[in-house]
Amino acid sequence: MTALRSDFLRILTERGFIHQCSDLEGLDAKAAAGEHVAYVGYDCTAPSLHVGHLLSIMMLHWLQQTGGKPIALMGGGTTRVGDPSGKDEARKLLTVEQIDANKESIKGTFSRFIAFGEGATDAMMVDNAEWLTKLNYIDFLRDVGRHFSVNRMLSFDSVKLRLDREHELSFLEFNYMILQAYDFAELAKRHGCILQMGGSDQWGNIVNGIDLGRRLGTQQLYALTCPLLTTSSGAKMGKTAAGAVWLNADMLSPWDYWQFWRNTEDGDVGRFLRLFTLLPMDEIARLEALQGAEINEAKKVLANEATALMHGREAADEAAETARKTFEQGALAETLPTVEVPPSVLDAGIGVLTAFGPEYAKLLPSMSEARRQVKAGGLRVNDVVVKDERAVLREGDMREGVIKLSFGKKRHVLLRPAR
RNA sequence: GGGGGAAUGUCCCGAGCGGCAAAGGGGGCGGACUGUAAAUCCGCUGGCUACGCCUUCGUAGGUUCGAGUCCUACUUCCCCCA
Repeated sequence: MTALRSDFLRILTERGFIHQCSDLEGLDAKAAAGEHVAYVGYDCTAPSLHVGHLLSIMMLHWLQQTGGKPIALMGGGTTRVGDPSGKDEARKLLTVEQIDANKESIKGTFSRFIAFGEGATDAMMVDNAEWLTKLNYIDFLRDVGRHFSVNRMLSFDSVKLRLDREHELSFLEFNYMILQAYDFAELAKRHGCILQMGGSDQWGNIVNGIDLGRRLGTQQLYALTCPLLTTSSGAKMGKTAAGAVWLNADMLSPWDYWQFWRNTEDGDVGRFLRLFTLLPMDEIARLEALQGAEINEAKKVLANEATALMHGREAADEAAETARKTFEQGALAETLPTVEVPPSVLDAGIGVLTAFGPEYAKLLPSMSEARRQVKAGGLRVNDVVVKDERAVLREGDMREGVIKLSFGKKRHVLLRPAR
């Protein structure tokens, strides 16, 4: 392979974004000529995107930085169908209202990473509901459906997985790839979009779009996928104890987001710095070279940079400071997550289990779980291990106006009397 | 159309002579060791007004003192014959 000429592909390559490309050289030529309008599609299945989506968002970012025009496609239409890729069961159908609400909630994420506007390289956001909901079934079958071979569709992983595992695949879902392919062709026609990017699980869907484009007479289209995020120990990335690592601050606080990055495994630090921060490569190389416990410094940089990108520098600094006090000084950081309690409750005394449970601190999902954790020695009040599950917390337990509840080593909540 | 088999703890895989809150994994969580890492070892892994009570084995009934386990019907999936 010859050296890449475009900044776009060179950066993506050196930072580790590229998993597969339909025609690297062809795309390189287009990008070098500044003709790279590209899109990534996002389904509106939840009120927020999560770290898994971040990879493709970063690709849009670099695309714009290198003179390309990014398009964020909201799947207002396709979400009504449901993508079967990588799932062994059909997702519950969302109502149109839910989808719209999710879409609104997701939109804000992008402005952190790409600049929207009317200019040639300004990003734009479109919703495929715009064209998909207007399709006429018979016309669509004749114009688009005839280009799809069922024989071939059956060979795609997303479909094969279901068939092999003897799971149901509804006709509705079976159509998803056709709609996604149609999206690509449509964006090519409307906006001169020549490239679709996405996770490696989207490869089949994207390639279908390229084929359809060719048959419908668009210009040559390209596919570019990024690797699926896993940790170096092989686990699927993007889960914390609390669930998915959401990008919206109201779904996952900047503090928890910072902690997620801080807890990166050693073996992932360099890779994540390249993927999820904008730091220059030589700086990353320096951080990556740190050995042993020093690598914690690199993890802090990763957490700071990633959090600053998503939630702003201020939120990142605050999280870093809270972490420093809590973990390095063992001091009480007032900025830890806080739960307010009516003073009357404290006057009467509150059971430890209740305090930790779903009603207050929400550190544990049930009383039974809280009880178990007491037995396991996993709960602490003001850094003292809870030994008696019937212990009661009162005003007298407050230190500096709060009661510090800890679950395990890493999760802390401050109980503060409401005024 | 006929015959045979399967569905188990709402994370997954999977055992289960009629006494079962249900073996064993994986995953997850906690503890120890560390560096807020990995690996390793130990413990836990349905809920509650908790030495007891409640809800769980595809769905709905039935037999029985008692059913995941037996019977009937239904649903979905797989295999064989036509």
